[in-house]
Amino acid sequence: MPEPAATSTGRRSELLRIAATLFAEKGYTFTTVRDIADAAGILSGSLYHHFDSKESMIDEILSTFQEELFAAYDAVLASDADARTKLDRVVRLSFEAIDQHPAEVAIFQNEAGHLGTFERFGYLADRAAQSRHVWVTLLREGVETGVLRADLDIDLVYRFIRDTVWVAVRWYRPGGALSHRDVADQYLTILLEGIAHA
Amino acid sequence: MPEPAATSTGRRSELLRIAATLFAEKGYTFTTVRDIADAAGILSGSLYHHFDSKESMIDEILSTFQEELFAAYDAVLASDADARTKLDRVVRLSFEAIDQHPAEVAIFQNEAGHLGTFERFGYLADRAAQSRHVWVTLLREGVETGVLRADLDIDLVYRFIRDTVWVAVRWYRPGGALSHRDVADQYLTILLEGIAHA
DNA sequence: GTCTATATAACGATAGAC
DNA sequence: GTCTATCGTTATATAGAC
Repeated sequence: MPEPAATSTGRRSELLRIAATLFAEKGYTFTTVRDIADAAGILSGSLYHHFDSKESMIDEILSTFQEELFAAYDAVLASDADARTKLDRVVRLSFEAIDQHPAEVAIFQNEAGHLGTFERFGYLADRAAQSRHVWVTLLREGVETGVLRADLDIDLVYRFIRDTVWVAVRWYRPGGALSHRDVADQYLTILLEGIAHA
Repeated sequence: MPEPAATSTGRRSELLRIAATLFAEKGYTFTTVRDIADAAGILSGSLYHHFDSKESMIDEILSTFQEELFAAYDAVLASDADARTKLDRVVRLSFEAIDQHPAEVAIFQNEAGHLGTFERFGYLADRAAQSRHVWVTLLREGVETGVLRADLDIDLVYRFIRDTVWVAVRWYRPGGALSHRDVADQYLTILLEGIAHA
């Protein structure tokens, strides 16, 4: 019987880490429970001592990651910095998440689309709405306080920022030549000032 | 036996259109040959009169689309306009492709990653290199002629442009409130001038 | 906590009648 | 060009021994 996340989290989280790496590399559907068991050095049937199903594994991977991510978002939103500073922090926070949890971000990017069609993963849509609220609030505040230009469609800007930040997980490699801070620096420059010569 | 693309393209391309819509909506692996056959009003076995395999279907969908897209890219590159104008045209061309071939773009975005691991789809990597060449050439030319700022990493800018343009297929809806020209306008403004108040 | 063995279901694909 | 019928494979998941 699967343990509640309290006891023996060592083995449990190790198996989830292995599964997350495989889900990110090969995709959820192309990763079999045998693949996960092989990578863990056990047989496929033994996995069901720890988890109800393969679906439970990706569920726990995504919900755990999102809980952590949105707690960090909330902390930034709750701070009393100005809009541009908070926008800066949220962007940096996102690239930091890609750096520290690349598998989880990749899984979310690749699988959230169709997982969202199942009731069990309804929280993904809730989180998406929550994410939109974070960005749109900051963008509106920026326009109102005059630090951001007012002639752009806020919702369209939000989608561009969101997509461009998270899609970076496709090419960003932790420990590579570019740190997540380098990427955030360049991205914020492009986003705020543009690539045209002033 | 499957027909070479010469004769009776009516039925063949209709079946491919049906398959492309399903591949885009549900994902390639989540679309069964029975799904495709059902949508076409025939039985699954009958599909194999037209195509060797399910893989052949996505292969033909992707290769046909890319051939058309890159022919359009080449035409822009071959023109004698300045770098900024060509950059403008390539961006608009891409959003137009999303508008006119949303299923094909979505399939490429969602499936190219793992399909690329098979020999049969090696041309996807070739096209990716070709795409990079198009953008990087224009960006370099823009920096050299002084219309683009010189303090950014060209390769990083390329990836941001590429990703942000194509990922728009996730939310853009042909026939919706925003036309592909509206989206291109706003995107080019953000990309070139930034969202900060001047 | 892991292994052995297997149930059950769904999938891609095939052969031949019509 | 489509249908009938089904094969062979692979996947998730289960039951019980150890």
